[in-house]
Amino acid sequence: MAKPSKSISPFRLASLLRLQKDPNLALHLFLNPNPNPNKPFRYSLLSYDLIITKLGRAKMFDEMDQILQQLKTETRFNPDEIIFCNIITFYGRARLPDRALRIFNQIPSFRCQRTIKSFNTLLNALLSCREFGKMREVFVGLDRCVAPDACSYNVLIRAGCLMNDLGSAREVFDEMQKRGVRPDAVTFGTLISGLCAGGKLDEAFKLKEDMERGFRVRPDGFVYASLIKGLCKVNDLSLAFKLKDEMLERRVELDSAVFSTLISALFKAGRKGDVVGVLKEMKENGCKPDAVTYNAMIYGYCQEKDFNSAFGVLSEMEKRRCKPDVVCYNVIIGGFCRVGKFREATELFEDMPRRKCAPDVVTYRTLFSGLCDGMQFQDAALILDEMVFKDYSPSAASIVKFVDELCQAGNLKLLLTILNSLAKGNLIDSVTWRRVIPMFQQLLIFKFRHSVKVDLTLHKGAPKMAEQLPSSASSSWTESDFTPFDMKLLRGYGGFWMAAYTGRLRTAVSLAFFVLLICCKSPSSEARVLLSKEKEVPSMEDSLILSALPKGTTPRSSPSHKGHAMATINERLYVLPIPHADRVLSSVPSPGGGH
DNA sequence: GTAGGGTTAG
Repeated sequence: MAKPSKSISPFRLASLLRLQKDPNLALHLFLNPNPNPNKPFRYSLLSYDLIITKLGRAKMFDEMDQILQQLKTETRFNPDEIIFCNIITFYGRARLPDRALRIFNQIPSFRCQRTIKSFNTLLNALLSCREFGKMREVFVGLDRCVAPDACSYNVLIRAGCLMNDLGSAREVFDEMQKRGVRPDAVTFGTLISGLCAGGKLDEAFKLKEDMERGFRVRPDGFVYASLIKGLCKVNDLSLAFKLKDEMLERRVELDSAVFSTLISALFKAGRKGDVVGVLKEMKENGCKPDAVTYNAMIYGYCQEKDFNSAFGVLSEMEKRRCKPDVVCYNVIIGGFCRVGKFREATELFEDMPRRKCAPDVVTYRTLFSGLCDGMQFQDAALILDEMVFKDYSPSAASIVKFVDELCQAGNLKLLLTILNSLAKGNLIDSVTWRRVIPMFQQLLIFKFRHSVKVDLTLHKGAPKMAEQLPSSASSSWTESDFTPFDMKLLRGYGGFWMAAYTGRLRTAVSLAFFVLLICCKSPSSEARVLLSKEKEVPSMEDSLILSALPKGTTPRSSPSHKGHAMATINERLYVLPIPHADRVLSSVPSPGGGH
């Protein structure tokens, strides 16, 4: 007879959670710890910690929130601040600054005291999101309650470095000293790395001197690695190697970062023969090559088109139990693309899931721009659609190149396909629009006439504009294409009013082109598209139309612009209604009134 | 697991 299944202990749940790699299964385990749902389960804090970390790493934020709500009601223990620090970091990595701020503000409601640690974690998460303005706000707020520590300033210094504003990084450095906070090794490591990245090697070395002599802080591996990289960048390998020797002499712990930099530099200098020596020295110093080290070699071989050796390194990694990471595949895929081996590149890309490595945004960008460069348009279009679906965006340059090539080849069909893909991700900027507009002008004039013809019949006494247009459509759009009545209809108050009815236009894409066409042709005017109330506008079309706006334009919240999106074209502001019929109708211009 | 370095694309 089967025993009635027994409830597991809280301790057992924690160890099961620890072992479960799949976050979904872990969640299921957490939610169903015992067979009797009526019997409340006494979760341990450790179980909460484990499940939250797993869900956060997997970016399963809604599920994580659900667990947090449950944690809030537990009164048997008070969660540690570190749990919240982790959550804030997850949101930072996922570029969700508002959620990071929200959980930070909620910490006290979990019966947990906030300290400078969660403040700093929040600062750093906002930095990951490049929310410099919000960082300032948080820092000012922090300053009022708690004294910022070295870590707080270090995050600000890093922000300055990332903004390429070494001046402000220096200012923060001075400010922290004024406030009596001692700079530490991280402070100097951050500043020196920023200086090296900015090519200011002399200043970087001067700062290394200062940190030792003036501040009595010992340079660590981070400082050395930055300096060595800086030297390699200017091809001063002999000094780079001397610095490495200085580390050995001064017993600064040598790690794989330093060796990886040197190996990469040797390949770039055409001295791959010397790499063996470096690997030997690594071994002698008890330093194991990691993925970065191997990747530096793979990159070197790919640059030489020696794919056999590159794959040799790959199998060496597997033999040494060093799991090839996404960079490894990106490097090889990029190498294949550069030499026109598109089939090999695509095959490796498609093999990545089997090799248990998820392609990232760089993988897609590499393959996409590689295929574009190699004129593999059909395949590029497929990759593009897939990447947009994954919420990744290609580089602006490769979009422009792709569009240009398709225009030149007169491949309208594929052009429309990829514009649709791009529109799904709101990835069409004004540069792209300008490129494609000439392509579609002919088509547009036709569609425009068609729609206006029907449209104007709704107005009493409207002349049939389409019939008065020359039958061979001109490629440029001028006022002479319109009759006086049309002009009266089209002209607003110093603006350019246009009434078009979505129902008459075949696709939202052509409508979007149409709007942009008017904007570009009469940059001094305001373009407005009005949509009919009777016709339901499908949401896909809404998004297509909105995506036609140059990137970065967001609907304003002020009442006068409610329901409108702002667009800037040729440095002028245009107001375009968001096409939801009910809102739009109320904004039909009336003669004599308006804006 | 509060903060900094090293490999890839553009």
